[in-house]
Amino acid sequence: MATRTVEDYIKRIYLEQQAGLELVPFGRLASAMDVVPGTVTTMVKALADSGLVGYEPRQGVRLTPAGEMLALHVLRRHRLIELFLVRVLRFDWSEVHDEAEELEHAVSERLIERIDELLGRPGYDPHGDPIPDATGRVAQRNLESLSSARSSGRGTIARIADQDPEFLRYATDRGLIPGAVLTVESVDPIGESIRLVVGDRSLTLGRTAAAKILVAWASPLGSDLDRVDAGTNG
Amino acid sequence: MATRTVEDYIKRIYLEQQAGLELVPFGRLASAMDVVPGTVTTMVKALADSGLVGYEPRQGVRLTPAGEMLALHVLRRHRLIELFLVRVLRFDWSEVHDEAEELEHAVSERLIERIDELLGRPGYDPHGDPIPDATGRVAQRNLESLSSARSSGRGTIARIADQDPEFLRYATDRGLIPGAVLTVESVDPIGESIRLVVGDRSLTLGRTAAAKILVAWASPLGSDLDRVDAGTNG
DNA sequence: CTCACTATTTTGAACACTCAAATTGGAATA
DNA sequence: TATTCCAATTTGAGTGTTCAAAATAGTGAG
Ligand SMILES: [Mn+2]
Ligand SMILES: [Mn+2]
Ligand SMILES: [Mn+2]
Ligand SMILES: [Mn+2]
Repeated sequence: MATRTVEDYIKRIYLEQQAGLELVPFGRLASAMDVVPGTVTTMVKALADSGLVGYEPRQGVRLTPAGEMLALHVLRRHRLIELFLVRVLRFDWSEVHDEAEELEHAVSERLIERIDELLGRPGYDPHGDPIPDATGRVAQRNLESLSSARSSGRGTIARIADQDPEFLRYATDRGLIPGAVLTVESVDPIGESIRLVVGDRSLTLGRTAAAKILVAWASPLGSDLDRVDAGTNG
Repeated sequence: MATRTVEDYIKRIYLEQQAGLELVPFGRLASAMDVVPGTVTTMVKALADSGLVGYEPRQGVRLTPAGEMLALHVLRRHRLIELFLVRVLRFDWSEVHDEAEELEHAVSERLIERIDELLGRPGYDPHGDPIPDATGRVAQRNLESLSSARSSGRGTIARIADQDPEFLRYATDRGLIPGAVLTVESVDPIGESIRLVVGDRSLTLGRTAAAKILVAWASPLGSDLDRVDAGTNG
């Protein structure tokens, strides 16, 4: 059985790859895992020995198919737990991440199956992240970051790519939650801000905040000039 | 923060003391924790260093007040989780122990508080074990083991002192569950068996099986000649 | 009082994970 | 081309938990 540490490393590598890196640099992994670089070198070698990752010395790590399977299972547990905490235990979506970070390593396959069943086999967690099914399959969506909007338009918020409780509470206060319909009023590329309307509120977001809001546009719009590089959590 | 291992040792020592030992012998702890004796010697020293236990060399260990507090908190988590799994997730009471054994180390204080609230601040877990409150207070009951019955009589099953799924399923099949009313028909001290009626069923139990059934007698009856020495789990 | 037996302790080692600090490799720069 | 710089690696060490196997202490039997 993979230890808690191994599961967290593998999940992290998966999320970094998901965010666009083919090969995750050791330094990035070190800061994401909050350990010193030498620790990553050691761990990556151990992970490679157990067949979960491959790596190019001085270049970075990449998951093997076995590693990806493990990552998907951990992510499945994490996201189902988050949704369970929100739906059944009435936690706020801003405070479930840390709890899930622990529980994801403690729940049995049987318990996760019960939770999945009780929740009606949901496809997405409270933050809009897709929940892999028991075989590891994940729904693919073509979302665009609000920061990539080039002109005004209308869309639905599908995902918030940040787990920080403070940001999530800020988003909640402004109605920026998955499912909410939003209208881009204007974009200021030089000032790096975007004006929008959500419900009956009108607000302005800066580029990095906007980058965390993933939207499904009602009509084709926006460009893919800047990559969706936010969202490295579960 | 106490590690998972420390929490399990402390809980085990508490339960052994609860079962009548003032000073828990190292060998007993070793077999209960499924480690070799030398490991216990090492661990007990470490636990003593952190102020959770005291010990007499070659005699045994005993919890300090700090150790007892920790034990009660772990037991609280364990038992609330068991009840939650039964009530909310519809697990069978025979299969919740192992799951709780893991989760008890992963849940936050906040989550346990939610669960406690959701369940209506219950006093007992599915096996009839008392649930300590947030301050560590536990209900005290004067229960007697069915194996201590000396003559016929009537009582209510209050606790089943065994976590083995097989035994629990056996008990379920015969209606031997907490809350069930039972009548002792006859006791055979030589043959070490006891005949009883539960609901509309009549059955015979041997001494060790009967020792695991803890009863609150309807009328004063039975003796306390043999100690309640079963029941070393949570 | 001595022997044998058993429970406990000691010793030396391992595994998983981590750090601090010194070293090295490679890429970009001058 | 030689230098500089940063990322990655190596080395040596420490913590927590565990084992196998040898040594020891205390008990009870003879
Ligand atoms: Mn985690
Ligand atoms: Mn999430
Ligand atoms: Mn446990
Ligand atoms: Mn129980």
